Amino acid sequence: MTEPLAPQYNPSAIESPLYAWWQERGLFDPDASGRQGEPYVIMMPPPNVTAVLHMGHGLNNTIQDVLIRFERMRGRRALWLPGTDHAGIATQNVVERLLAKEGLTRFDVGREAFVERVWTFVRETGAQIFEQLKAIGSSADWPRAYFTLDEGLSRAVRECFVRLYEKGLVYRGHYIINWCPRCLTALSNEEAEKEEVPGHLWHLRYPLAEGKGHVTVATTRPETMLGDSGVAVHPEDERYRHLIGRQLLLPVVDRRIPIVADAAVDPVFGSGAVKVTPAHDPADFEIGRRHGLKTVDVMTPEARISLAAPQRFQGLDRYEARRRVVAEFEALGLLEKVEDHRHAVGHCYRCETVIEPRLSEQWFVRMEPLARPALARYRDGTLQFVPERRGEDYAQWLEGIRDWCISRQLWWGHRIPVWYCEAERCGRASVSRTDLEVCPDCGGAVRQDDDVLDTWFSSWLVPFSSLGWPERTPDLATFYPGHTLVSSPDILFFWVARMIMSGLEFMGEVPYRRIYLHGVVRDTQHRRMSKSLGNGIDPLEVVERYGADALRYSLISGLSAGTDVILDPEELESSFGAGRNFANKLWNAGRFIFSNLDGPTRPLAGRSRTAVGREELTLADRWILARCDATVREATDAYDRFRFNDAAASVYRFIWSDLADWYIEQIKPRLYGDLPGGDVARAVAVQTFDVALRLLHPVMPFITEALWRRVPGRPEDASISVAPWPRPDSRAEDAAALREFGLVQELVGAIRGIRAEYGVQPGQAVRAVVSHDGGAELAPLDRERGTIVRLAKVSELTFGESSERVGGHAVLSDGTGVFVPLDEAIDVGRECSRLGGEVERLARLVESQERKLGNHQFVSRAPAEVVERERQKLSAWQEQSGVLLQKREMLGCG
RNA sequence: GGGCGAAUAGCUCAGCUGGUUCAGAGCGCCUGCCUUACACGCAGGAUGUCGGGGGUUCGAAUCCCUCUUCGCCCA
Repeated sequence: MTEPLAPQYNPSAIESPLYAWWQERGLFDPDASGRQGEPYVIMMPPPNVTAVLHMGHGLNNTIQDVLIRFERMRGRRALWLPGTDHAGIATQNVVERLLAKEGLTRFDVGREAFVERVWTFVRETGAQIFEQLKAIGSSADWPRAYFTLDEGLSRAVRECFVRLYEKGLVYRGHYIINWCPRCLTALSNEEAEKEEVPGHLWHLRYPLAEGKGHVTVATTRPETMLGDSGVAVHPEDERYRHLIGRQLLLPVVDRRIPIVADAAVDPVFGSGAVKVTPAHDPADFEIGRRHGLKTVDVMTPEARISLAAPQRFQGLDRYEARRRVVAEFEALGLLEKVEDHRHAVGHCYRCETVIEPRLSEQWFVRMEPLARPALARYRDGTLQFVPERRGEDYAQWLEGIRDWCISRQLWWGHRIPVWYCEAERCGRASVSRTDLEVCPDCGGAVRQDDDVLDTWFSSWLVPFSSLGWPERTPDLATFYPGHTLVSSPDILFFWVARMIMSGLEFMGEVPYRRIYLHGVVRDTQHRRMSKSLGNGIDPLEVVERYGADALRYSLISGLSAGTDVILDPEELESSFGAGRNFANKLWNAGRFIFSNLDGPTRPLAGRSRTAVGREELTLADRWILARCDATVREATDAYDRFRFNDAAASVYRFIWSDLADWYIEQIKPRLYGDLPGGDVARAVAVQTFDVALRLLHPVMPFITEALWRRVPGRPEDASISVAPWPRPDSRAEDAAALREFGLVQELVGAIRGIRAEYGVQPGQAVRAVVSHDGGAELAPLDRERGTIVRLAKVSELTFGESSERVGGHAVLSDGTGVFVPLDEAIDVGRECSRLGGEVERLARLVESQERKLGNHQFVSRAPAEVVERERQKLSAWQEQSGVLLQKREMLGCG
């Protein structure tokens, strides 16, 4: 690694060899035994086993990697545990689509062959996302990676099911669940995503069975009337009180149904009377149960009309049935009116098909007992959400928790560990940790439940199942509980909250305390990036074109806690160019520094005889060391507080503005031997560059490693990824250096400004005269005259008054005057108006400041140091203004 | 219907406990430069009624109320 560096940083040449080197060395694979520091654990949200990396993964994993690298460098035994999720519905869908290309369905091939087929698919294509995560630099512990269908994790699922069953927290029941007619399975409430859609409210008249009159009901799903078995009104509703107990004749179906009174009815909605369809609506189911109404299931699993409906509707799709029902009501003169109506409709979170509420027998988890402690750990401050407000979402969900439907009518997943006795007399259901061959009661043949468990029923266990639970492994002892969870808010309920519940239930402790919920990656129209919209950005394409570090930098710097990240898929350059430019800048700063070294540099501290003494440091050295120290503090604090964009900005500013723009420029004469002290400059440059690399490493791991390893004297096997995190150094703090070098910068800027204003050619040197009434602050400027002369292209820098008058004038913040004689080039009128503008600006400041300080309320009420600061501001402005007025006079401005 | 968030330069966004980061950064734009680390660069520059209105305060981009627009979550 000693060959000369290319003038342009080429990430693709460097990234994958470095990653391979990290992996060979096992730098990301902590030991459960041993005593290398306090553990720090992050559980990676397991991507679907068939997933392909998208920007959401990119963002999520970059954040985790930043954290894990930061803590690893701080000496923690950092475990970032990756895994893949078998993702029941999603994976099954993928393989079913493959089958469909061969004209087959899963039913054609049969369960066993189908599952084998999925396994083959998963083995072939699965976990490719791990390779993609490596490409973006993720420093996860790959040897420990798990798959939720691994034997150990499957055992954990069974253990969990059995334990909850034994506690009475798992039960089987006949309820209305969310049914996806396309996936042909039950879903949990969370998996039925509510989406507001425009619809209609149909007002239908149901005539009384005896006598005249009718009751009007309003519905958004008229087709369900085929399954109506009653109409309910509020018991207090005067409009209907006299009708309670009477019968209606359900039109179209010609079924007699009763009018019942139920307090659940909202008298204000619609007509105040609701049709009751117990087999197709959860609220109606409850009403029906309270009043003993029949359940008439009029739909097939595919959401077609079933044999329970009149023959002419049978087999119709639900929406066709809806049209027909409405048409018949209209024909009968029983359609009172149709209103536009927006309402939230559940959609399958995997295929977006509209959910059909359906009555069926499923397995459930009783959640309230699990939710209570999970809520308590939030209320007592154990759990800390970033951003904080997300905690309230968590709490609200737990407070309104509903039971969790965990059975899925799928073939891909953990089969429910329940065996039903086939003997007629017995029929017992046995829940077991081990597979059963015979009924434990009667010895009869048993049949395992056909269904599998919700995928989240395995992923809610991963904080401990991935570490070996229910075995008591060393990993489990060392790495549970973990520390931080990084996730997107859309799986807060699915996964994050449930992990907390399971952690408390099975391990007695929350799996992590800090929960960082980041935003969503969107396009410039603020639309979520998605394959179907075609507005996605492929992270690997970005890696290829800009480098992984540029991708990561862009994501991190565009991120503030909990807000979405907007990227432009049309203009990759505008999103990622800045990251690439920064990497290139860093590369070239390193290239410059290294090319000017001839070996290891002198240490800056310590007892070595070669150590650089304090007295050897120039103002610029002290300044950059002070800036470096300030950056260490800022960046460390920002990482600590999950303010990654601030951390990145802080290091960016230090590297680009301080180190590259000023310090490197300042030390050139020393490096080139034109001035003594080259060894000190080299030592300071290397030291501050080294610190900057380490501070940046969590965000840009590749380039920082590549450069850090080239520092002369570095052991061949040293890696920045385990280098110690920079510590604040109180000896480097130096307010005087910051102020004095700041003046040097201001002076250079002032002269450059005048040059640009009057179009002085870049090659043309100018004279400059600097004056200050007191004279005290001129000393540092004098000492840095070489710097000023070089950076502002000055031929002659003098201090004092000038006999000349015509030229460019400026004043520094401390009142130091600057004069650049430019007799030929200058336009006196223009200079007068330029200075006039400045004078006016200062006059406005002075005026408002005088008003502020003239206000007794301010002076007496504001803290003394604020008042003092304001006084100083005033006098500085007054002084600047005075200097400028003088200059105008000298120029003879009107 | 209930809850939450956002609105600051052309774009994407910082601005944390009201006062020295107070009006900022990056990108874009304009001018001039191939100045021996970097043109993915250097130097200089322009751009804002801090969404509208009201209030609290000596002082508001920042706190409170209200309205408007957009987004998210829950029923």
